[in-house]
Amino acid sequence: MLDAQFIREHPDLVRRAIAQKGTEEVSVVSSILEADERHRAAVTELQDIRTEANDEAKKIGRLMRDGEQKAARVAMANAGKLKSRAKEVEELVRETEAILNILLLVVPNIPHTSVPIGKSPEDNRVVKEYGLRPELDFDPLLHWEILEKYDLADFDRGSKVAGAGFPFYTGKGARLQRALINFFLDVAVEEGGYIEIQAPLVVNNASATGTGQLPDKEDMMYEIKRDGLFLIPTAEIPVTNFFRDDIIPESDLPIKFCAYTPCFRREAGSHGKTVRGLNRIHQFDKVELVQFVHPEKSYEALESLREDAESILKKLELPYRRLLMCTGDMGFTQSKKYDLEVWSAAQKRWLEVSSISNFEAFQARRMQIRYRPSDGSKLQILHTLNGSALAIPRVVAALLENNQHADGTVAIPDVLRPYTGFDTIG
RNA sequence: GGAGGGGUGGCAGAGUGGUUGAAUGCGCUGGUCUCGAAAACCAGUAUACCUGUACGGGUAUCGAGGGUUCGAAUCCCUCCUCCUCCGCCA
Repeated sequence: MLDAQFIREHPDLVRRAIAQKGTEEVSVVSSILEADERHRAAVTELQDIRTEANDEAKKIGRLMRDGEQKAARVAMANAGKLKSRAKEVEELVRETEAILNILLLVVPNIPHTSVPIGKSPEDNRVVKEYGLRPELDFDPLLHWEILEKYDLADFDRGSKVAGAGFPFYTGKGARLQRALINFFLDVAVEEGGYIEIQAPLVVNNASATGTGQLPDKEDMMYEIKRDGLFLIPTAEIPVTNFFRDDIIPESDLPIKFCAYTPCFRREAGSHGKTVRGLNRIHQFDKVELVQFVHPEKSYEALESLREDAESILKKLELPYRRLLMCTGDMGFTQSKKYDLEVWSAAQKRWLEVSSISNFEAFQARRMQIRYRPSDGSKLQILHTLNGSALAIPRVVAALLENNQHADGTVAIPDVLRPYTGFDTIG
C-alpha cells in the first residue's frame, strides 16, 4: 500500500497511477484525502485531551504523597471527566482510521515511468525473443500425449486421489522434475549468490496481506479455515514475509533468497484446451527468487534478477521471449514487471514460465520491513522484488515438445543430464 | 494433548499501582586525555505519529488485544509465542 502522507503530498501522481492501472476509481484519492484529514483532526484532539489527563494524574500523585486529600479528590473528579471525553474521541479515531485503512488498501502501486501504458495483454511490449523456435518436420506430439505415451504423469489417478489438476508424476517424469528443481536451485545458489531457503507451505492471514494476496485475491488460494491458514500460491509469500516487522542494517543489503516450493492455486473457472496437460494445474513446483534491496538499487536489481531467470532458459536451450507488462496488465502490487514466455513447439504458443517484478516499497510498507541507514539517519522502508526461476511444469511441457525427434524419443538438454541420470526419454 | 514457567530498549538484565520511556551493565557515537592507541573520564544513544516556520511541544508503545483505576511494565481477562517436564509422533 501507499503511504497516506505520500498520497497527501502527491495526489495527482496517485490519481494518474490509478487511472493507468484501471483497477479502481480515481475518486478514491479524494476520499482518502478527506478521511486522512478527519483522522488527523481526531488524533490531535485525543492527544490534547490525554495531555491534560496525564498532567492531572501526575498532580494527583503529588497531592497524595503530600497528604492533601481534599485537593486530590477535586483533581480526581476532573480527571474522570477527561476520561469519558477521551473515550468518545477514541471511538472517533478508531472509526476514521478504519475508513482510511480500507481506502488505502485498494490503491494500487504506482507504475514506473518506463512501463508502457495500456489496458490489456495486447498492450504488453515484446521486448526481445531469444533462440530459434524449432521447425519440426514431422507431426509433433503435444506434451500431454508424450507424458501419457511414456508414463511420465498420470492425470486420471491424480483426479481420483485429489482432484482435477493434481497430477501424479511417475518414473522419469518425476525424476525430470526433481532434476529441474535441483538444477534451478544450484544455478541460483552457485551463480546468482542467492541464499537457499526452505519455507513453510502454509501462511497466516498477516503474511498473505503483507505481500498483497489479501484482501483482494483470496480466491486464488486454498484456505484451511479451521487453522486460519492458506496453502501458498507462491513462495513469494513466506519468503518475503521472512523479514516482516524487521529492521535490517543497510550494510546487509541486498539480501537474496531462493526457495523451491510446491505452489497451490485454485485457478477457479479455468477449463479448455489452453489449460490442458501441464499448462495450468492446481499444484505445481517452482523455484522463486526474492530480493530485499536499497530503494535506489531496485531497478538495477530487477534487471539482474531478470537475467538470473533468463540464464536458466538459455542453459536449457529453450527459445523464449521477454515481455514488459503494460500498466493495465501487471497487477495491483507491482511497479514494473517482466514476463518470460517459453515456446511450446507442438502447441505452437508461448507459455509463461516466469514473472519478475519490482514492488518498490509497496509490499515492504505493508510488512514494515525497514533498513537502518549506515549514516544513522532515520529508518527507511526497503524495496522488495521477486521472480520465478522457474515454474517447473511449463518448462517440462516445452522441453518435451521442443526436444522430441521423429522417432518419438525426447532428448534431455546437456546441462540436465547429470541431474536426471538419463539422456533421453523413449 | 496435559502440567508448570517466561516474553522489558541493539544485547544482557532490574523493576508488583504514582514525575518509569523505563535502573544498571555491555555495545555503539561524539568529546577529554595521548605522539598515537588502549584504559579512564564526560556526554549522547528506541520507534511511530500529531503539532509548530524554527528551537521545540505532545501522544502512544515494556509479546498482541481488551478491562480495572484519576493513574498500569506492574492488577484482571483473552490470544500469540518461547522454555521445562509428561504423553503422542515422521
